[in-house]
Amino acid sequence: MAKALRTQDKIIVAAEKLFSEHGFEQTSLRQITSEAEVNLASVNYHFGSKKALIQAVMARYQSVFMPALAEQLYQLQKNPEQVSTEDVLACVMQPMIALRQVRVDGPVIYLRLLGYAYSEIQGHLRKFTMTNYGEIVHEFFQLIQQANPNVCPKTLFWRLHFSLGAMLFAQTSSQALREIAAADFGEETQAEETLLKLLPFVAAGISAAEPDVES
Amino acid sequence: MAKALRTQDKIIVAAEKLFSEHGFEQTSLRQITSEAEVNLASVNYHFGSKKALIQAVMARYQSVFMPALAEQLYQLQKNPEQVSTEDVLACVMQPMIALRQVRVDGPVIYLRLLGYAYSEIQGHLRKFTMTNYGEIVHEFFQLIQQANPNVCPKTLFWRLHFSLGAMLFAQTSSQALREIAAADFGEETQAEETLLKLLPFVAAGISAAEPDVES
DNA sequence: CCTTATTTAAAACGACCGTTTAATTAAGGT
DNA sequence: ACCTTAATTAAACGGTCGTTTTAAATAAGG
Repeated sequence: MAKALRTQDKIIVAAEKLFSEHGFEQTSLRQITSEAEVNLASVNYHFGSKKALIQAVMARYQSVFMPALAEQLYQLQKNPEQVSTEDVLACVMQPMIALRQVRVDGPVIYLRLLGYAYSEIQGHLRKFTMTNYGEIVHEFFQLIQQANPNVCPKTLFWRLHFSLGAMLFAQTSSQALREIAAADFGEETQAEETLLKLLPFVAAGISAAEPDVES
Repeated sequence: MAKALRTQDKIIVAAEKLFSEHGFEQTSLRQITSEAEVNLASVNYHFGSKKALIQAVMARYQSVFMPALAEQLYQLQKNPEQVSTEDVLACVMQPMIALRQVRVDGPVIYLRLLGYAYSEIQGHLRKFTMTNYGEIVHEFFQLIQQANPNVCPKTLFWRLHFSLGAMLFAQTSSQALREIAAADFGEETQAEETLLKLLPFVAAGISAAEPDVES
């Protein structure tokens, strides 16, 4: 028989699913506890508050993703002369796939959670990420700079956030967009295919030549 | 003396400000009517519902932006042999600036509203836009296809939405990002400069060569 | 077996939401 | 002046939210 999940785990599993589908603020504790088939009060008993539950959900993915990303960046830094933008971006793929060990659909869940986290609680997640994994983010940025020595750091800063926006937007509205795409082009697009389509777009945008400015 | 605004206009002005700052669902009618210094019930009296108020706010900008965009696209279509992706994208700049006639900070307001509209009520705004201005959107898409004959339409569909995500994300979190950028790079970045930085990024991403796929 | 601590269950709390009602005031036409 | 229509006001309604409280069930230990 399948292993019986403890109440905390049932809550986490249900919360991840509903948060990723409808966002944090649009998901009520009653929806979560109903989906998990546990009592409403058990969320506050086990996690203290809804906010703490959100952080617990996010931390579970970050604690897997970020160390995996650090390892990929470390491997890339071994021969730092010949790194391309695509190489650096590709470093996020394996950590994404590693999220399957958290949950079979972990990659999709995590990306959607990220999207909602950024669009809803804006600064909170960034602060959380930077205080816990700021070093890894810094390394990533340094490698991107190294791969694009002819683009000034300030421009790269903005282009990385443009890329983040493209990814998060595509994921949070991926279901609606995939439906539209299916209606317009007949064939269906898988969620993973969306990520694969994103990489060349982002790589080209980051490495684009800077327009001449009269100064 | 300044012209006295009617109740409807006071509601619209307050709603635009609060919607663009906190999103649609996070802004209550009580906040709006308090900011506008009108009675709570007047929203439902003049607009019928909160949903109708949201549509009225969006329609006010779309009715200025979309015809202006149509005019720009029409001008571009006069010599359709030599259109570049940058040319097509540049068509959105003048209509953006035209939004100053709606409100001095109209361009920023509209972009933020767009961002929240897409991330919150997802399908609703798209349906509204397509039924009213579907022809203009279609022309825009056709010109993008024309400028990129070697990229398949499905890929272009996704890349346009990636671009939309990059733009909307940059705008909704532009204030926080500009503060971070100022702290990291010393100099400040203006909101308009953000849009200018976006264009080459998006243009390069849209026109990027498609990776080879084994089929 | 009884006592104690832990976990679950159900109900209620206070707050805020969008909306509606009913009463009052202002405005416009004849 | 009057009457009719429009606009504004204050109050309340039904509903959902996160959280807390209260009581019951369960588990553990001597």
